[in-house]
Amino acid sequence: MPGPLPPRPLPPQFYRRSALAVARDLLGKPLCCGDQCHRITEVEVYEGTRDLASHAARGTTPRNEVMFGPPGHWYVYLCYGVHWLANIVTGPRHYPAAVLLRGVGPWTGPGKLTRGLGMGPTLDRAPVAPHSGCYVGAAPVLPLDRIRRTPRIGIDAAGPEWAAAPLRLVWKDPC
DNA sequence: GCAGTGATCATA
DNA sequence: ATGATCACTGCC
Repeated sequence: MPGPLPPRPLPPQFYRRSALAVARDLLGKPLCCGDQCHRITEVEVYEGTRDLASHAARGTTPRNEVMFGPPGHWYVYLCYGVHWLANIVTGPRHYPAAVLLRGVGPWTGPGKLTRGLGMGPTLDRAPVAPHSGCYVGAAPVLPLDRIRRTPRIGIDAAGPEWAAAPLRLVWKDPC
């Protein structure tokens, strides 16, 4: 007896938009890693070189170079020497922007979800596509009134303006 | 409330 | 080569 069909992957052009638009539309969609699929419940926006909380704020480095590349690729880095954090690059090539995954399915917290789904450094720079092992599947866009916006977490050092910007998006009532 | 943890990057 | 800096988590 065959299981349910895996979700159809989002097309690459889905990610070629502002990080805010991509973030909004990622909420509620299934993240599929291996044979597991869970809904995305919480994300954060990192937009351009002006955003002082973004790794891209001081130009390219070996680590963040993928943010300046084409959209629809994974940016996975080690945080505090312990946790792998997973982002999806957005916007046009040469414009550094990304969406950080903060909650997926039963996992609340960017380090917990990568551990739970087995996402690690081998995913860094890979396309967000089934052959990479982790991709996002198609699903209806959530109504705007199901999305709460708050300041981002853990970026107090980035300056008051960017620390206060409501760039964290949470699905209010995942079912 | 805060220590642990280690890659990364700027400075030299 | 060295030291400050973290897009966090779990235990105090």
